[in-house]
Amino acid sequence: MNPEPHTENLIKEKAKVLFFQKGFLNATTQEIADAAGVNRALIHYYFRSREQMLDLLLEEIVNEKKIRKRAILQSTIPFREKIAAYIEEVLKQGLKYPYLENFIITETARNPEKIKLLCFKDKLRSSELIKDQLHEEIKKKAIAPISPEHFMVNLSALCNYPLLAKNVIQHIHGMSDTAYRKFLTERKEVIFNALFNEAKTSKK
Amino acid sequence: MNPEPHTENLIKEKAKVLFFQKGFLNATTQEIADAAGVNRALIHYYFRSREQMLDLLLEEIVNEKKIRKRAILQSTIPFREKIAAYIEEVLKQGLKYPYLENFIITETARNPEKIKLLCFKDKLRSSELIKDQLHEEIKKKAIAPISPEHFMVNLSALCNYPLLAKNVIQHIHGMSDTAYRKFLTERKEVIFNALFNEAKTSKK
Amino acid sequence: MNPEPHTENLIKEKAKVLFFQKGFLNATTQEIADAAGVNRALIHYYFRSREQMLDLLLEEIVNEKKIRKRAILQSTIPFREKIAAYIEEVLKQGLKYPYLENFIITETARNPEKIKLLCFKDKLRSSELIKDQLHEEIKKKAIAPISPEHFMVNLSALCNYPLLAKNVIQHIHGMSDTAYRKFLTERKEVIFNALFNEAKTSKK
Amino acid sequence: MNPEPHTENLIKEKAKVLFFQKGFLNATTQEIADAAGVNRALIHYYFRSREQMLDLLLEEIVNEKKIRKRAILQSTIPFREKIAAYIEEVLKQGLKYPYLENFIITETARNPEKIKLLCFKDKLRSSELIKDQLHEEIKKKAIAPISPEHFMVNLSALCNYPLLAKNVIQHIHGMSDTAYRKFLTERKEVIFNALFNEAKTSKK
DNA sequence: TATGAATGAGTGTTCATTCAT
DNA sequence: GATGAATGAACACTCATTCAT
Repeated sequence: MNPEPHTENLIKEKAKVLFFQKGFLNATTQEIADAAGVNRALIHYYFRSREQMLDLLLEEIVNEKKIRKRAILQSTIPFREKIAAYIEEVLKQGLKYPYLENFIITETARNPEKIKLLCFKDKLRSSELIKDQLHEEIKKKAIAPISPEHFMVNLSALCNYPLLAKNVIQHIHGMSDTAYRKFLTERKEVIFNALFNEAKTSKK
Repeated sequence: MNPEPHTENLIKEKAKVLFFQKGFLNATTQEIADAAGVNRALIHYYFRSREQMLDLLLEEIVNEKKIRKRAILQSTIPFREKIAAYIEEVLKQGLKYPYLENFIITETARNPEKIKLLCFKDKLRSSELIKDQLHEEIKKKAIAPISPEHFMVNLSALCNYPLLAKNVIQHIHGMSDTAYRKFLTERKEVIFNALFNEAKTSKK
Repeated sequence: MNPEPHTENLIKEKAKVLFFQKGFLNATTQEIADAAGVNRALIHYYFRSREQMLDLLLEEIVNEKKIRKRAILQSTIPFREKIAAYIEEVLKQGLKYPYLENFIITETARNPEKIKLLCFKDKLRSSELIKDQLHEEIKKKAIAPISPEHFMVNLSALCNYPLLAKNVIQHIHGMSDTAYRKFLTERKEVIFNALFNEAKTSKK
Repeated sequence: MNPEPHTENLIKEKAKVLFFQKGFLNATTQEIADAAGVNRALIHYYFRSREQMLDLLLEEIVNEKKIRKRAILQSTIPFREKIAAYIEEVLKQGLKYPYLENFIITETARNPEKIKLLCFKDKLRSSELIKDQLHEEIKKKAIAPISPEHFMVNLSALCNYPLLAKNVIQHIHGMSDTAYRKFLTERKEVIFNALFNEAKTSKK
């Protein structure tokens, strides 16, 4: 009826919301079908099995995220602007599907081989992409010495952890929902400062 | 370790390993029983239900971790030494049960009210405990301006994320197991530098 | 009988036989499924749980029985004919599901509140329905003084007990199956006589 | 310690209460042990298995009841006095263990052969014991013609059913607990009248 | 494309029973 | 006698999956 596979996409979108946005890691095929307003058996009609659907969803999301992030890292803008843009992108993506990282961590704990499915065709590592520019900064003493791996892990950690640990952070620091949202908006600058050791100047 | 309730503790230890060390979030009562070499029904004999056992395990671990971390934050040593000790403690704990945070995140996604069980009796927040000393440092311009909440979240993120995302990091950056271990040993200094913006001097 | 929901009704009928005809009070979902020739999980597909199925079966049977019995008591025929018809109906129903009373007794022993489910919408008690006619008979000295409650309980007892206690009666009085059946056919008159104190005349 | 097997009897008494007085047909060994304040394993120490304990309890109770009832039927007092005494005895026994009949019915439905255990050594049936006296009464036209079997079944039904169906009767006829107790006290006379068709005279 | 019906494998849980002490 | 620990068998129930329509 619809030119594009309407129902198939509907199921995929609803499943993504349940899995990666609401964090219902064990969402049932029935729950997904209910969310999409379709019959449970349709999920198998389109995706063969729950697991294959999951793999497909993960691949789609991870790939889409990676493309955008890679585009930023491979652009020719100055390093600091590049990292700032990168932080913004990671935070934006993280806000859409905050539980994605959590999901991947859990999935790969049981099936370590699955990680290959998620990151295939990765000829260039992100740490490779920033290596030269980072070295340059370090040589200019514009940034403290750090390996590209540690730099990228710091970046990922500072961006993703606050999204992952939303409930824990809110509870521990007694934040309301609005306080948490405000907290997130401040993070872009906080993360940049933590990475570049120069909060004083960036404040003004 | 405890001489008396041998089997009960055995089950608890094996379950902790499965849940929080190996990250088998959905570990079956059968899997736990197998790991402990006992009958499945014994789990219910000692803990009534899988869920009650889980709650007990979480409470035990979270409490133990919290006590040690709090002791460090409440000690009277200078701020930087305190934070260095804190980082070391968090990393040490994280190495023992790397998936604990992941577990809590997933559990609280489905049952947001459960978070209260995990953090009960929390009169003093960690951010409160460092508030004054952090202010002092900022006033001395020894550290860039930052709120205690952001400071603590940065700290948690930089410590916990690399443990949580072990598989992802190893794969993305092409680290072998030994390379990953080496990477972790370097992090104490990396994290300290990221928090205190002074890598240059600390390197020499 | 119902053409459409074939399997659902099949399960219900087989379950009724097991529970109320054969007296297998603890009939397993597996036994019910076997009797119906279907998979055990289908019982949950149609009825959610064993208990909900049971409640449904009880409500159906009790309601159906009550409607027919009430129709007789509310009809305008003379009292003795009415009671005779009532006895016949109770015996007929009892023969179909002899263990129904036993089942209700056992169930309500554990869950006294369940009795409300079984007798809902009971605006008029059976004892109320015969009250006036019984009084009339007593005034005419056609029957010995007795309260409507005792009269109805006598009636229920004399009808139901021999069905309930089938095995006990057969064994105590050494009845074969055919002897027991013959015994039951005689009871309609025996009960009527016991209620109306006039065996002599009714015999001839 | 105790000259009589104190604990063994304690368990038996508590089990009888649960099974035959409270009607907990499926009472667990744990529930019985709890009621007796002893360890669950003791039940097997004394009785080998739950089923053997049950058989023992049933045999004890049934035998004790039978002996007393038989003594009355075999005494040489006039028929009507004999039956009056018998009714009184059955009601007294029924009040102590109202669910006994219910229990036997349910048990023998699953295991019809068990009934032999309960009534063994029954050389003389109760119907045989009253046969001659009943015939005499009928010949004297003091009672309507009835077979000894029907007479005894009527008697059992009228005595036992109101005890068995306590909850149902209370609910159907809207009786409070005190109203039910009053109802039971009236039954001795009601039953006698129903059996002997002569309420008018017995009332005055 | 879509669905209701049906199923097998597995999950937590209960319970009577056994055994060493 | 008495008990805590341990177990196997069974139970209701769930869930992904299949199939006929």
